[in-house]
Amino acid sequence: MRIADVERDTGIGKDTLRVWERRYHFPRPHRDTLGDRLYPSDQVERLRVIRRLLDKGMRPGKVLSLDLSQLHLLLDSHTTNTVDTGRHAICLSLVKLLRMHRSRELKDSLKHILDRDGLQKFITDTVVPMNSIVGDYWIRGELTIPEEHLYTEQLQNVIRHAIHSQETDVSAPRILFTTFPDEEHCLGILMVEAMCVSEGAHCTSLGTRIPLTDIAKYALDGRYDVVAVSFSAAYPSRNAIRDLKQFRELLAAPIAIWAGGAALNQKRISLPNLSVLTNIKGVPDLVMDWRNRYRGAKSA
Amino acid sequence: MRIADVERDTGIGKDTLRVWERRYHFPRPHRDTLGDRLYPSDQVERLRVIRRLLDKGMRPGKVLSLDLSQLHLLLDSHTTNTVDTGRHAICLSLVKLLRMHRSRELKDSLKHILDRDGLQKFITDTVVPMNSIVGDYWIRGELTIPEEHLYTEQLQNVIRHAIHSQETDVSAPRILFTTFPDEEHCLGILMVEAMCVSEGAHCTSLGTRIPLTDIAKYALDGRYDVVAVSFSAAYPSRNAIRDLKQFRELLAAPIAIWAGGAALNQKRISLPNLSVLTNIKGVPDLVMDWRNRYRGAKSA
DNA sequence: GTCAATAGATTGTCCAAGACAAATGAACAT
DNA sequence: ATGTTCATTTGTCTTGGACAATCTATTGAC
Repeated sequence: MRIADVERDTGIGKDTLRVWERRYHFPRPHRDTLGDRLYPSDQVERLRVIRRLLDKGMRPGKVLSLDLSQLHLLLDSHTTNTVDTGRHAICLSLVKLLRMHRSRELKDSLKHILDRDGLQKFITDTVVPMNSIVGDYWIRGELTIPEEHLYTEQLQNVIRHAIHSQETDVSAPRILFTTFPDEEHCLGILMVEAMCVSEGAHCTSLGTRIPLTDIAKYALDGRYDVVAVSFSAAYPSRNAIRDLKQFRELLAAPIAIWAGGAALNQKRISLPNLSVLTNIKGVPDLVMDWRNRYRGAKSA
Repeated sequence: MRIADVERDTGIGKDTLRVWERRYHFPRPHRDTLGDRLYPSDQVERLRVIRRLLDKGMRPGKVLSLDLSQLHLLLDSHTTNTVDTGRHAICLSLVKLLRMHRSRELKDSLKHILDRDGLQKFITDTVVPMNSIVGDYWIRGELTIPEEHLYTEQLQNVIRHAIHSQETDVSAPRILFTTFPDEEHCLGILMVEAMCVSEGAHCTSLGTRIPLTDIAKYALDGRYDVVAVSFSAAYPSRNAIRDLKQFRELLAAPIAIWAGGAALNQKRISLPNLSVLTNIKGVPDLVMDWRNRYRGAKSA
């Protein structure tokens, strides 16, 4: 594997890979006849695990010297200890379907639960715990790339289907959903959109990776009331805060910003007209708050 | 703008940006107090246009010396000259909605056309021409990033909704949809999936950017009959051919490969059990062919 | 003991200039 | 038209050095 492939697969930049080699003597790629680095697959695997630990907040100096078994020991200590409720059992069985590649049954089960619970309950009680289970497996390397992607795809299908079927309500806020340029995960923002659509909000999604200036301009032009953005666990929280600050300066003050996602958990950021969501269950309240505050203002 | 931001926004690598500066004296970024490059926004804009021309097959030596007006002249000559049929007029009006940011009306119109025409006709007669119109605007820089993303999002919603509602048929092939690691556009493969679902095929999508070995392993484990991959215009066709060759060696011979997309137009690749699609209308025939060939074999 | 400031170590990103293979285009021969 | 050869173009990789931003540990004041 060439250095560019490793960069793509692990998300670790070429410069970083080279400087790690110089400083920590890992990775130690072979060389081809030209002196170019060739990474064997076991080192790439180890790099993938390291990447996940760094996302969890570990420091390179600590983890780069560890071998694979020590890394896995560390991973175990970082697994979320979820309580084993009845709900949790259902989610586990869904993840089991995923790992057995039974895509049809998985899809049908998701569909069934959605129909039974309704969109909001489906998100909060099924998707959220399932996400954390999948996240744990993923961190521990017990999920392959196709499995992880299949999960995302299936959920996208179900959620987009549901969003598409909802009706909107004129007295509700106009909300713009998107992510910042370094965030490529779409599931988080899709979940928030689903919650808001259920509240009757007028929702528009731009998908992922939009430059800050473009978001601001679009929100202003479209007279949106709120811009909602999400940050996955892979987004370094210091960057999230920096980017939110910059965005708040770019975006006209009366437009609210709603921010959420794993990168912001237990973070408190005080910026004008910014709400940080620590739990997706808080979304309906936010919409309700908005309604109470602006009902008169908008009809006037 | 720092060099890393330019890389993200234009898709041109840091090394390439530096070597262009050395060789062609463009771009010519300012420097901060440390000597780091700072790209002004007009140069980034010019780079974006250049990138699109390179995707169309132009060579750097030719285009890097041109100024913005000359670049636009070149772009005009690369616009597809579509005939102005009645169908085309409808697509134009949809794109107009997109450019006016009327997301609600756009969504409703798409929904309406889909309901009227059915999924296959919707794809071939509306989505395909709309794609080429959007592509033209995009190439010429007359579409902003949010507009382009909104387009993708809305279509995804509509198409995923439709795919989700279809039933499958046991006598049809099991098809796996995905893209190679360097291809991040999902609309193409989604369109193919839509065509196949309409034919009753058992479809599973892994989304974009899956390593070749993972695709091969997943397809084998799941006993898929076909792996379908798509290549957008941004995928250099030489790479597409190279990657397809490598993939054909990785994937067990009895599993067919269906490949398509702008990068393969007018290319002929002969590999065992590989079909290159030049037009999405050919998809139903492929499924039909498969049925005729394997009907007996599978039930036996 | 708790908190804040300071000093020191860690870490990612950028720079420069050179090198080379793979792809391309042009000139030529079949 | 089609294939072959040769020069040019072009992207990607190399090394080693540099520095700001962040994190950590120590010190000192309360």
